[in-house]
Amino acid sequence: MNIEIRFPDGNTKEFPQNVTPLEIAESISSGLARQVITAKVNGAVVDCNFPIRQDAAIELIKFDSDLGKEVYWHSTAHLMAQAVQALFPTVKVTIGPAIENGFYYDFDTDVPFTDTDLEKIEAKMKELAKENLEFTRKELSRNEAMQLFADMGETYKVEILESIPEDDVISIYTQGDFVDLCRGPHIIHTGKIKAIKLLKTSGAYWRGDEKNKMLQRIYGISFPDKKLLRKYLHDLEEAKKRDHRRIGKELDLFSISDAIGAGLVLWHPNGAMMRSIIEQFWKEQHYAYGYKLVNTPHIGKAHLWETSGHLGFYNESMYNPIIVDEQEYYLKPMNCPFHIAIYQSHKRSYRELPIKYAEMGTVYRYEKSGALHGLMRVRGFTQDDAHIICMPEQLDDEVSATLDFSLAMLRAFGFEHFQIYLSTMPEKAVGTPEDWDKASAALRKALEKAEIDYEIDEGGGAFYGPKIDIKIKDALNRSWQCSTIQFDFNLPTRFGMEYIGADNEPHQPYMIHRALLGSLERFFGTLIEYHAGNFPLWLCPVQVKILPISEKFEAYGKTVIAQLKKAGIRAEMDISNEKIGYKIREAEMQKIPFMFIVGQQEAESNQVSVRRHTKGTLGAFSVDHMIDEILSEIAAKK
RNA sequence: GCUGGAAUAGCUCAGCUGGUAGAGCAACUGAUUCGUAAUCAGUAGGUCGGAGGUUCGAGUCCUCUUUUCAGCACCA
Repeated sequence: MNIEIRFPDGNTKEFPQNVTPLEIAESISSGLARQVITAKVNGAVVDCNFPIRQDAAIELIKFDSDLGKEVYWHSTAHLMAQAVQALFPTVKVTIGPAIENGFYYDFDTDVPFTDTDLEKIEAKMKELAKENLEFTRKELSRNEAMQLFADMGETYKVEILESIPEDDVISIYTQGDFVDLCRGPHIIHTGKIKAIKLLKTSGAYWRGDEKNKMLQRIYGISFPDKKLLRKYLHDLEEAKKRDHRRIGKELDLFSISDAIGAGLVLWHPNGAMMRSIIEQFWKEQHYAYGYKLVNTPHIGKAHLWETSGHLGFYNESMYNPIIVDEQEYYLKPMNCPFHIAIYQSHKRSYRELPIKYAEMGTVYRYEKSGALHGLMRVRGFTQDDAHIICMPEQLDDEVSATLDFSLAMLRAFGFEHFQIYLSTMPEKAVGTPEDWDKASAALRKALEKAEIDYEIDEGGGAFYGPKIDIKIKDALNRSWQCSTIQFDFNLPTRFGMEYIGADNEPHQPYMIHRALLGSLERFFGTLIEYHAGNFPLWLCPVQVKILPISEKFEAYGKTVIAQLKKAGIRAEMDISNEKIGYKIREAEMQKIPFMFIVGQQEAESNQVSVRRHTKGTLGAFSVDHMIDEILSEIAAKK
């Protein structure tokens, strides 16, 4: 009996019943058969040797798709577990999923894996891969499975089994002598895994809970082609060159000194210049968007933080208090109570709302030592903070305007790719579920209106309200929170904020916290990695470097600098006793956008010989012409 | 905070199983005055992150500690 198989392009073809995706691939071409990893049959992902019983729509999946990679890497994780158990029989297996780039497997072992162990495991994996061990699926009853893994001493698998819902199908996959509880699907056999690299080991808590035992995790990656692995490793090396900590040092932008304290940033002149340009732009934009700038102190009395609830909720991440005149003062972890104090400095009319107070507020939070990371996670940082205090009926418009402002701000710095999250009510929260729904709806409406993709982070909101977060990835694909727009149910109540409405009665306003860049430190870090230090001209600390051919032309160089500076262009001259090639190399490595080479010819014709960073020589131009060019590029913020 | 690495000159790094610290670049000095990614020569620079300990002797071994890297957990 034949069945009809329908392909994604709409074509159909007859096959005998129980035909497998692999056989279908073979019927098309041997190349496809070699490449096929898994298949979707009527939308369900299955193994390649899955017998298709009736008419179905099929989609053959190769490594070049996300799904193909996932199955391929997940299978490699199984292979790794097999190798680990072959080498270390007492090690218990837990879970081993595919991740965005590769896979990991968590093992329970008393002796952590060393780098040498990793090499051995990798070698064993390659050996097992060559054996072309078939992945075979078997479905069995809960009790059978329990018995099987209990006999093997795989207690974690038993624990997982216990948490699988009643009516779920339980399946195991076997390759060689290795058995693993798994939903599947898998690749056809281990021989499909051609290139393997185990990348790193680390500790990881069982089920992601720090109260549980710490397991040993091994991360790895694999490819069906050695060339792909080489490319991956090369790209990884390239990405490391974009590391903001490395570029920060190379371009003399910032440092973090052991002598001063972990997580406390020193902005060097180059970095501080960029920061000042960012701040200036930020201020202009905020005035344009109807914000009022405020400034507030770095410390405040304990009572303030008791009222705000920070001492209750975040006590462990606040710095210890300073005692002044027998009063406790805390370094501020947030700016909100101060902004509220400004709001409450006199009675407010509904006619004043919305009020938007903005401040580059430097805050201090005691981050756990293991969390610190360059500029991305620090203990003292400046938030580009603002609080919007509005009437309930203004909420939708304000959230929407803030989201637009946020995206515009990030785009102004060249960012195009964001991950956007809407975080909803967590377990520990203030406010009623109805309030949460209402506020979440306002946030959602703004996202829909802006027509941008976002994900829901279920239960990821702050205790005081739902929020929209915009994250940016660093060079190594790690996400860092940038903008955040947070609704607050907590503070207006706690501080008893009010305004007098048109009805001449007091009402409680709504409050939104928002930061667009997030923290200046972190934003700077992502900016460095995003541009790999090749900043847009308007942000460059030094826009033009004058390179005299020899000391004899320094006098002419000075006249050029004077003209540039008069036009507001940041220019410096290299007066080192070096040859022009050396000066160019220095300027190139400093990633300075414009190099003006000046010698005999230029001095005589009142020109400069222009070289552009990474682009090379552009030719000789008059200084006036170059000033026009540079100013228009700066104005365009490109 | 947890697991596992690491810390040697301003920077990047070498220093075998314990025998008293080295290179390149940078800096400084001198020569050179040069045409698009490194001119030559010389000089100086380190209580080997810190504190204990073992040892005749510690950069090297042990303990504690600080910082840092990767990941986990956390992230108002």
